[in-house]
Amino acid sequence: MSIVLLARDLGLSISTVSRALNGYHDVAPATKQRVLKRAREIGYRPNPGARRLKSGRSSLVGVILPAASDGVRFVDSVASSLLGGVEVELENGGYGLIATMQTRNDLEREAALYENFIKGSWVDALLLVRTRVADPRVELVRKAHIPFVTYGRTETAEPYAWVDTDNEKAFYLVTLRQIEFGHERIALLNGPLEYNFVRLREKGYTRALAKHRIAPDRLLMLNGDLSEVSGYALCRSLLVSAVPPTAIVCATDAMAIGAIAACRERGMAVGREISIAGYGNSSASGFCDPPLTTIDHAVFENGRHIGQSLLRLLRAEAKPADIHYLEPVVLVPRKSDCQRK
Amino acid sequence: MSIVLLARDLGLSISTVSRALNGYHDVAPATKQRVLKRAREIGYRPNPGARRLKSGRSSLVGVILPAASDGVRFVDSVASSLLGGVEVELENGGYGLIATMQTRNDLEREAALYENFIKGSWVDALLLVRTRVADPRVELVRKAHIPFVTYGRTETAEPYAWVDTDNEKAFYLVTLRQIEFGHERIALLNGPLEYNFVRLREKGYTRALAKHRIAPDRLLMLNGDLSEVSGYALCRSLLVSAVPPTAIVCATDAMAIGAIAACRERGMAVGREISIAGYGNSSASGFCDPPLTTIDHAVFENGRHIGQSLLRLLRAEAKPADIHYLEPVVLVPRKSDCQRK
DNA sequence: TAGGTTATCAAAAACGTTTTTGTCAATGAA
DNA sequence: TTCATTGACAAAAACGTTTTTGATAACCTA
Repeated sequence: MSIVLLARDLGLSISTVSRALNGYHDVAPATKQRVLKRAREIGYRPNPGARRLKSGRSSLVGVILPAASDGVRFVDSVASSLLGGVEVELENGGYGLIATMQTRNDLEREAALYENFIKGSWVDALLLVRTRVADPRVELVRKAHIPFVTYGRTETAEPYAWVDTDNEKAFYLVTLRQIEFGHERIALLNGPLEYNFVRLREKGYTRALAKHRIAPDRLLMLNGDLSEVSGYALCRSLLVSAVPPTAIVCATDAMAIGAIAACRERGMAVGREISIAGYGNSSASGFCDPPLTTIDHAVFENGRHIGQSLLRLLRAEAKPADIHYLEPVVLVPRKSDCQRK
Repeated sequence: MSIVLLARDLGLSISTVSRALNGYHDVAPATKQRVLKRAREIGYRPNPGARRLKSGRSSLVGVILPAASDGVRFVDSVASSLLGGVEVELENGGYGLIATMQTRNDLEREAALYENFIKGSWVDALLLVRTRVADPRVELVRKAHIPFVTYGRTETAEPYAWVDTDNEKAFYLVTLRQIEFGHERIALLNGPLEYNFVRLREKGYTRALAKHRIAPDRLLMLNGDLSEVSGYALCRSLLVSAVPPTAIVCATDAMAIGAIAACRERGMAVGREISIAGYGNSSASGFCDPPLTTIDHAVFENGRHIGQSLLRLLRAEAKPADIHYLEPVVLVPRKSDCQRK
């Protein structure tokens, strides 16, 4: 019963105190200052539950962090930078960011989790990360009539607000670079096909090939789980094949590091005898041997865009259809890729 | 007004429905079943805000994820595995885990953030991660009379519930291994001194030296920010010094990878001419060149311990003083360290 | 001066739960 | 038969806010 205490202390009514605190205009400037001052002194904090209960607003944006494939890691460094950007922008707008975790990723439990989160009315808006090719969450959240922004696109009929990295361009660029190096047998070590960014990277890769009339070879397009282990295993299988690739582009720096290890194991000099490129410009990518040619995408910036978009949606300054932002990427040339021998 | 709708639908009073839902014993088994069934059909979910408002319980545990030193990354892979373990255990106990982010890490804002989080009564218990040597958060949270568990220890008068990895043992082991390899000039690339685990690692390092009557050399004990860049820079400065070390133990695998790059740059063969070890058994550590000797600590398991401890505290099955768990570590010998030349 | 505006504040209802306290009939013991 | 006990439900208060509706006095305007 905290606001009543504050009101009593001030000799004012609860309603006046509430209105003073919430910046209404029908309270005298002098009293408003008095209330604000006393509230600060007394350390008054409105109970968010009660506020939410009455007003329907919580000033909170939620995100459900999906479980990784191994069921252990919730947040990779990408999501973590992203959330940093989101948080920074939301804070400016007077909103907070809360996250909860998704332990398993079967569809029913996922749906239940989102339903709970929304119906529980914890948050005013939602951020959806790691979108799949056809992501059921988008429909689910739309039906709940709660503003949301996705990081990554998906296939859906209705318009929705999204922010994305230009995955296709990234792999167009990195593949093109290999072609310009004279490579023709270029392998793609990609992630799980269910994710939309995986499709887009594949698309960029094939578009680059097509531009130079190179027929895509299904045997050179492999899918793993984005980890070093996976990159190592897939690269190994490629190297022992009948006609091994002369260049390999990888969906993550981690995969590329695994691939480099596989090459080294077979005595192949990466960056001289075989060409390898990664994606993400991870902090490790500059320090492996050889330093990794990779793609830099401004994840933090992406997060800021998402934060701004959420604010615009929450303030009804924009409709979901208005919010489409594709973050450009830049290729970071280093020493792991090279002219075809 | 959801429970009243459900009650009306069933022809029962609100109170009976509520008591049926919450498993009280003064409701007939038949009616209880009827209520439960209908609630499921209708998709009824109690409003958490209202529940919290009335009962004072939210069935939620909170964690505030500290900003990284660069202000961008909130969650490293360690925290992320940890939260996985916590979540899994909490879920079994009927609790959820929510996280919010700390953008900046100045003390005042930190205190305000924690105050808000607690006073806002979002959560029934708290998890404190990345403890500092003398961590003001512990006192802060204790004063709020809310159960909490820390991941990592700190210096404080009163007993508190903690779960930690045996950092000291880890660095005792890894340093001892270098000594047994014949090294005497062993450098320590450590993290920021404010963190408790950094002190403990230093302690393990000096204890190993002391055991073999090697005087610790302050010039060989360097502190960075745990990143590859930092490892690279510090190692570089060591290598150009008058009497360079013959072995380097690093506070993270990332630092070790940076250090390896620095050695390579100067033409030194890591694992033959110079000995380097990391910490964390990161996914990359097995794939660098040479594969990194490192320390494996069961972060996920640690998370599970934390989850269990939180549940015991919440159920008043244990007092904070009863909860002290030190997770053992194991050394993973690989190829980056070697006999002294 | 009368009637309408405005500025400032207060009363009271609501939000959706949980919990305390009652009610009423059926049951049991004396 | 009578009175306490119990079993099953309901009424109503409370949690801490926000918001709608009122109230009062001071201020204009005609």
